Amino acid sequence: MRFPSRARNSLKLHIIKFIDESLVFHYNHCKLSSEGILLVKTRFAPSPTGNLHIGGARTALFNYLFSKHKGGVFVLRIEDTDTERSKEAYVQDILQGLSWLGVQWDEGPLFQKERVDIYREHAYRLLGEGRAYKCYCTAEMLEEKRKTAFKEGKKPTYDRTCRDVNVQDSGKPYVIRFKSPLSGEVSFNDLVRGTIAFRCEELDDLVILRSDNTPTYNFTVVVDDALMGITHIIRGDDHINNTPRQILIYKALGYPMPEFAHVPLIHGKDRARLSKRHGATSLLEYRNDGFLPEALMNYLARLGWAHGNQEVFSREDLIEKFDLMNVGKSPAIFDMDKLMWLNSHYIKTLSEEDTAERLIPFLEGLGITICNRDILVPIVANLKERARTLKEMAQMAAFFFYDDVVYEEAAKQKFLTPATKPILENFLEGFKGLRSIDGDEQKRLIENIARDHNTKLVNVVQPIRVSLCGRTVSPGIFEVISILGRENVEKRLRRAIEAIL
RNA sequence: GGUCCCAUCGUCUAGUGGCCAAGGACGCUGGCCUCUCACGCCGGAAACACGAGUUCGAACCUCGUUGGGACCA
Repeated sequence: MRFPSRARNSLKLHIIKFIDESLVFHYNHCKLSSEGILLVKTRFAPSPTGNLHIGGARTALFNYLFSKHKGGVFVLRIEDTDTERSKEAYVQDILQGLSWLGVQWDEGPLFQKERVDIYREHAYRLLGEGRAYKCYCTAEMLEEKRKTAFKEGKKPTYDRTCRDVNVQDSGKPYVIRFKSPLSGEVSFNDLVRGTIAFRCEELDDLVILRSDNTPTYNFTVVVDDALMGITHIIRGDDHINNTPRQILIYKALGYPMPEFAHVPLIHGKDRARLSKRHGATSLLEYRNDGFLPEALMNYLARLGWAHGNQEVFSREDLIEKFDLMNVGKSPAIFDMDKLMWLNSHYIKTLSEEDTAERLIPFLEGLGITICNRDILVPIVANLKERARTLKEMAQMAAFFFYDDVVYEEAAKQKFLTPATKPILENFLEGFKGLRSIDGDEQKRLIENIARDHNTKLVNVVQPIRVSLCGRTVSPGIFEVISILGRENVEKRLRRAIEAIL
């Protein structure tokens, strides 16, 4: 990324004030505001070893909202160094899921696989500076050590055998281990939890480069976050325990420390972290189930975050109001009912034209070919108060498009009977004579028939409803008649009358 | 097992020492509306995990207990 030289100069001034000069190069590719102040930069860094699920999506959303709230930059980085488990299909799922949700990244997607040389360079730099060392312990030796430690009731951490011995490089395979301080304390100020401290004794010398020359997780994150100029690391609290090691690596590398914010994980009904067991499936399944991205974003944002008593937030609202200060500390349980409610709310609120447009793929998914697009908007107008998802709406709307209505068995048994036949016949007859099928005329007709048969309105309406819709549940009968149109109504009524034995 | 984190209605949460005999929302539930189903409207049940301490006063601060979770192994 390029910046005007003036901005770059003011950046240097700014940086030099706080950090030593050797770091200036590091920020040359970072984004600055017009005052030369370092802009907030956040990232979402999923590994493509599974689909993007609710939990990941929320972490991404928080990062996105925070950076946008601060006028900053949001980066998407794919952590695909685990070549065994990473799959291209998952990458696609993540990208599509975020795009659908409306979480737009400014930079990326960046792939770690393409950056392995950088991690190696950094590992060897630490080695050269004496901040890391080669360890020749074999897997068997480590296993042995672990066992004896376990027997002696000690913690099964690496015993630092190779830390201070100067082994002649014999061409044997080795890993590079980070030299962790032997005593002291690492603490950081978590933006959602406050100060968190770890004793260094708890931290062992972690491997940063494996014997096959591949870097390890805790190392690559730090290198990437530092080089990409990430200022705020917002991630799940399952990473809290990794943070002290990463802080140590930042320090050893001489890179400026970002802020950390650990947000609680989303749990399933059993109060355990969301996983495959919970059907922690792809976000795209919510799309396929007829949820609106607006609703899901709104719901996800409110899971673990609140702004007073407000429940409904547009994206703009969220960007304006989101802050880490108001993120809760305890894990939230995913509640489908509330998502449903929000979704139905958005279906009611969205413009009918917009919803109609979004409904089309769901109708097509039911095998319906839409010949007459003009009836889509009126259909939506009548269904938007009844359907909670687009999928439901399509199912409710299907009968409008079928020439041959399929009667639900129970509905037919109850309402298409010899007893209701005269009612239907009367209605058909009267209906044919109607000057207009809109407005009050049809209502008057139905009321008259009810009076003639000395019965309640409902007893006239339900047989008609089943004749036209095939079931006992539908939008208002007058609306159904209007949408169907004269010809269809008559056709369906005749067919229903014939169906009565 | 070790380390770390967390704790307000069933669920999401408001609450940052007096405005809280705890508010909102989803869900549940009683009623109204009504051509079915919904929507909408009005009402209801429902929570500060427990125990000490600090304080004139604690959901809010401190400590402990219990419970849950995460990470590492």
